[in-house]
Amino acid sequence: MDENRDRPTGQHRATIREVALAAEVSTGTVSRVAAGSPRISEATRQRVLKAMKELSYQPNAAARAMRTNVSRTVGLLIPDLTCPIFSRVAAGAEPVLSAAGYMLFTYSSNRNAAREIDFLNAARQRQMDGMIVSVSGEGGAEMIEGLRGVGSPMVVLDRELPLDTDSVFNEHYQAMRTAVEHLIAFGHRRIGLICATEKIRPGRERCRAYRDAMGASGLPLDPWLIRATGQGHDYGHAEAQSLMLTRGAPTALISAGSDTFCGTLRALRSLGLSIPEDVSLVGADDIEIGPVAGPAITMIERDMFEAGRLAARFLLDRLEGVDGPARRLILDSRVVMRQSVAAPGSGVSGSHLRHGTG
Amino acid sequence: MDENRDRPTGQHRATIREVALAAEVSTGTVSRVAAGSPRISEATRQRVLKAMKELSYQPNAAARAMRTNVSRTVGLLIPDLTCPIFSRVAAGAEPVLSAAGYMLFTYSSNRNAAREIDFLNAARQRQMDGMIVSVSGEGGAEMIEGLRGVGSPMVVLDRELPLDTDSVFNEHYQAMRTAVEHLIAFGHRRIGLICATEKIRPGRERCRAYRDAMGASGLPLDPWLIRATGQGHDYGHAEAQSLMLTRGAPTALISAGSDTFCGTLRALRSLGLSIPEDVSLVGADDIEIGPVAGPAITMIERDMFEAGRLAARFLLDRLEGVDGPARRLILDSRVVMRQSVAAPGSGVSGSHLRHGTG
DNA sequence: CTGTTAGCGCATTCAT
DNA sequence: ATGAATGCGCTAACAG
Repeated sequence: MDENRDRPTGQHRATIREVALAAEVSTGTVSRVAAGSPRISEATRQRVLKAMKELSYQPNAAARAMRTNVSRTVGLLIPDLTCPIFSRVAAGAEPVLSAAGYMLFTYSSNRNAAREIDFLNAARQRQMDGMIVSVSGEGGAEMIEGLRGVGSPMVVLDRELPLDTDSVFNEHYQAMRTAVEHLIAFGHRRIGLICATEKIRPGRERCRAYRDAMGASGLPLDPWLIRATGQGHDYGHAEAQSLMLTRGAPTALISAGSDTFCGTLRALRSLGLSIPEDVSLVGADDIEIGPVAGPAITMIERDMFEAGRLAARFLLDRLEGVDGPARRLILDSRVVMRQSVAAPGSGVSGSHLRHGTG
Repeated sequence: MDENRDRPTGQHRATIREVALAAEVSTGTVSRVAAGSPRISEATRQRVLKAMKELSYQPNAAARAMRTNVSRTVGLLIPDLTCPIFSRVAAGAEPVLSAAGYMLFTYSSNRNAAREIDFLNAARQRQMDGMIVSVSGEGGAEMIEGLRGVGSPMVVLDRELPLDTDSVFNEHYQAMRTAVEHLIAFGHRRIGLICATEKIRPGRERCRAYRDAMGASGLPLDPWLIRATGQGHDYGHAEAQSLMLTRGAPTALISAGSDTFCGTLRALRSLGLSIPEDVSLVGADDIEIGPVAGPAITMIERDMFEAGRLAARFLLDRLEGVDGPARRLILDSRVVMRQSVAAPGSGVSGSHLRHGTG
């Protein structure tokens, strides 16, 4: 129980040279032992190991990275850590990478393009061996340039970018068509859509599916009902409010995007609208909320843990030298039916007041 | 030509020497320009800047870190990225650190002590300048040793550890007392508690508050009603089921811990118990779910963004050389009343069937 | 103001 | 099987 605490902060870190000195060998030998080289006699190996332990030697990663150009580190860039969709990607990727001896460091840009570029530069500067990237936008020459400059293997998540990298996509089109057609089957003709901007793949796919589904059923397209400009809780709240507080309000709403959906749900509640009597609702992504909301919400769901796992596997392949053209993988989504969809007009017609015994 | 060395997919990265050559200056001058030194003539500065841009020069962080022992990097260790409580810490800390020129890298251990130690070692090896640490347990000599070994400033979140570091705590005791007393005021005498193990501060504080509140009201303590052994969705689900599926079932439940609460909520719903008629419920932490659940749930809430911000500020102080004894700060919690608490026995007595029109 | 020089800690090649 | 020597790219101390 001897506590060698010479200094309150900044204890001395043993270098390879000190270990060599203590073990009475050369630094080269220590290095070989640390690397697990077989060309070392058992005797000296033990001696070195002992010295390392006594000095609690930890190789300096910076020096090693500089010498070898390898850091056994992978970076994950996501727009928003607090959004379940993205945190699940991290949680899915981490065990895969960890098992292969890589540390995964996650960076959240808070949807700030400048910070995304900062991160890409930092990753390059810190010689991260690989990257999993979920950028918030698809535009921006500087962004593309930054991504091109990364120089190490990279996997892109659910974005269409002019890059020659492996990608993992989510299926959005079929799921959204199913959702819209489901509502139409219940008799809805005016369906509001709240989702991300068409400037990024998820928004683009979802809007396209919405339009196709409406068209296929011969229903008119009212552009006023399509809200595809933003994301987040407040966005979902504001758009839902705007849609529902009007004469021509839709009888059903699809709010796609995890925080967006949550905002929409709160807006409907605070307006005193009951689901599905006053308005039917289909949500997306926030799988924790769907089943416990009042009532349970029909949702478009996707397995983002799996997306993270697959992205990590793609990356590991490249890290281990697998060559070949860029791979693209599309991960399925599904619609989980619950109690938030019903025929239109089952509530007190023309009124936004909650009905029933409440 | 060993231009590309061992880099897997490496494009060539310009070094400071190449920039010096192109700008016809010495490497020292380039270094000074990069560092923004004022002792440089405008002419050469421009020349160097131009060369840097043309070669798209990015300083090698590993080399720089090795030379200076500074990486302008901060590590955040959390038990589980997908848990809103922790991801909010990251989201709160990041802007503060970012504004001060530090990059925040988040590592999620998935509540695995071995990975936590791995991270601490990695952080040390990679010369992270500081750490914000939320370890899953409070025990473990190896863990403590690992934390002691981090030689750089550190802020600990809501854990009592035998360390001399700044800490940010959450207030749990008062909030829990308020919650219990609230239930007692409604007439509840058998109140179930589901929370984290008493081996860590949050569980310890909450259990203590529960016992004190019950005792202060002269109510008997039934140890069977206290479930303090785990955490997570499944744990909250299982314990709620176990508690409610018995003759002596409690009339009210407090489920503290974000995923835990969510599991409890699902369990109650799947049992067909209606809240608050069959059982009153107080949740915690998952502020997204509380207001939109059916019915809206009374919750113990705390601002983890603020915890992250404060931890980051503490750390920045130390990074900027502020000296002095370890600081401890306790962040308030509050109980937000909603519709999930009522007098006991307002449901169909002796039955677990949902009542009402559904 | 700017060039020169000397390492930082490590992995590696070339000797032995 | 092991030691000696050589930079990796960069910053900082010291000269001019």
